[in-house]
Amino acid sequence: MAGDGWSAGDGGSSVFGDQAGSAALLWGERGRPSRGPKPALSLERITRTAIALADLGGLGAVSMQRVAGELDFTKMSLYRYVPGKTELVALMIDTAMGEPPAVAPDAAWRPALRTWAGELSAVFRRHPWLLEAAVGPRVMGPHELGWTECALAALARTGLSGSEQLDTVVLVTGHVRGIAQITASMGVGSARGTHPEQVLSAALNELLVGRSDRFPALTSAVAAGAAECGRDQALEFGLERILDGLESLIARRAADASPDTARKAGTDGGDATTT
Amino acid sequence: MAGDGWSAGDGGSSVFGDQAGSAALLWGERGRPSRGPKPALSLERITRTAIALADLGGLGAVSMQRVAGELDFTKMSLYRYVPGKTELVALMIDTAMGEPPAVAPDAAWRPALRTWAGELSAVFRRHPWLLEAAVGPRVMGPHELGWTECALAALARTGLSGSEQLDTVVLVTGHVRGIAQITASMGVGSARGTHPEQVLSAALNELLVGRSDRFPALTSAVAAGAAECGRDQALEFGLERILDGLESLIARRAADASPDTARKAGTDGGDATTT
DNA sequence: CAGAACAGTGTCCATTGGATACAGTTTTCT
DNA sequence: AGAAAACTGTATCCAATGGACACTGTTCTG
Repeated sequence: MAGDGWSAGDGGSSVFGDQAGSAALLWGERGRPSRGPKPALSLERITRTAIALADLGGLGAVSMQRVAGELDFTKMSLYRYVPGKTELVALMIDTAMGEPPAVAPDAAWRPALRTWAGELSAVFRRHPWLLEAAVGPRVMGPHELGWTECALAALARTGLSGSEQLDTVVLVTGHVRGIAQITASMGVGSARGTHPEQVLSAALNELLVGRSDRFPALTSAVAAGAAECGRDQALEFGLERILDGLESLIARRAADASPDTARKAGTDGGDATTT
Repeated sequence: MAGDGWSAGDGGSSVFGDQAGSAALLWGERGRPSRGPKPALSLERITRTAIALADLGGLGAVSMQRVAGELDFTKMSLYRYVPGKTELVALMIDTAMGEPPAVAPDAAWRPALRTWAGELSAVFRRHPWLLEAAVGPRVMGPHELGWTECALAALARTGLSGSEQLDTVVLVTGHVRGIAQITASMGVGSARGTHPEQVLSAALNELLVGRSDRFPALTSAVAAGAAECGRDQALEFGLERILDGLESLIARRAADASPDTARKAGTDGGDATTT
């Protein structure tokens, strides 16, 4: 009854209703009980194997049988370490995220946030299955929370309010994810290996041929943009726009706070947003 | 052999390798052959039923058996209309997206893009399963392409290049998706019904209790931001930042093109981005 | 040393997406 | 009219999935 080892320690009045198992695995102490035979497997080994499988064949290639087979064990033996596949995926996510990048505490917020976004993008490029795995309601693990912490630390001295800082992290994350989404979409298919944006243009062109009257703006945009396209151009473009918008807001805030030092925080204190 | 009805009409030299079936279903003419009994089902009915199931119980609640059972048919009868579940999901996506919002051709780009983002957000709120369904490589349907077209039309006269316009659409879409992601994450769980951001704060607080030394920036940001938080505040905040950044770029472009009319396109021609 | 706590396995089950073969219906061709 | 072809819906079968449960064997503690 109470010895399943997965239930949370407290009485259960947690906001994580069904996901207490994930929370316990992600955050709990995993002290091995000192009775019975030593486990031949480990959570780390299982998780790493599952991640390796997902890196190769996507999240669909991760099944209990395959993970167990890769380790020369039976499927059910995994359930001694993990209460279910959902929890295994949660572990995979947090392990694959890895340690957040170290930021110098005195670094300026803009380059810090830029490298943060770049590192996050690299993580998504290394583990494209994170895009399909980290959707829907789930419990954040220590690494995932660490990434958020890292970005918030960069924004601590910007004058933004707490919720604005959180919203900023959400904004940048959403952009990086969106780009990773498209990049992953182009990494498969018949034209694997060519420049990704060319594949996108090719796919769009194939759809647009004979339909340019229905999609005139798309047609002209694709035609005009097909010439110059680099790999991470979309990521850079969006990121610069976001950072520009943030800088404008931060400068405005600084100007409101102390008008005499308005030109110090940002390069420009203009009222760029006359909504 | 050649009469399966799902293969593309042409020889098959398409960039959609495995997804020719989706492309044919999404874009092809679905003229009914005039031999044999009339179909008792229709693609539209199947798709609508599947969407209704997904709206209620998520994408996981959509199985061929359930859809067929809902229609009082056998599972295999659906395969007369849809080559596989992948294609059914593709149809669900494009149907759920619906018609893009109509924009006046002479509307200013900023309000147009803002309402576009709001409508997109509403779609994601109506069909949260779109977030998990529309990941990974897939074929865009006419409605999805129509949404892109709609946004590009708003950006046509901004002076942005074709790829910049496309990158802008990707940027805004990524933000809206990111917000919808978080909103959907909070729509479930034990505290369903309360204000979503309060649930997020509660979950974060539960994780942060006793660990504020490990996540100082997060702790203070959550503490400072817990007071004032509205429903769509995160969406609005990020959107305004993006639009600010875009406005800055557009104004700079206009200034470069014709310095005398610099103050016309944007409110400010300052060099806000000294990368 | 005896029993409790533990690890790994074998077996079973419901459900999933899908292939295939078949019976019944409707239209077209001879 | 009659026959063959094309089409619809169904029944049956299959591999793979996540997971429950009972079981054997191992190891540490009282």
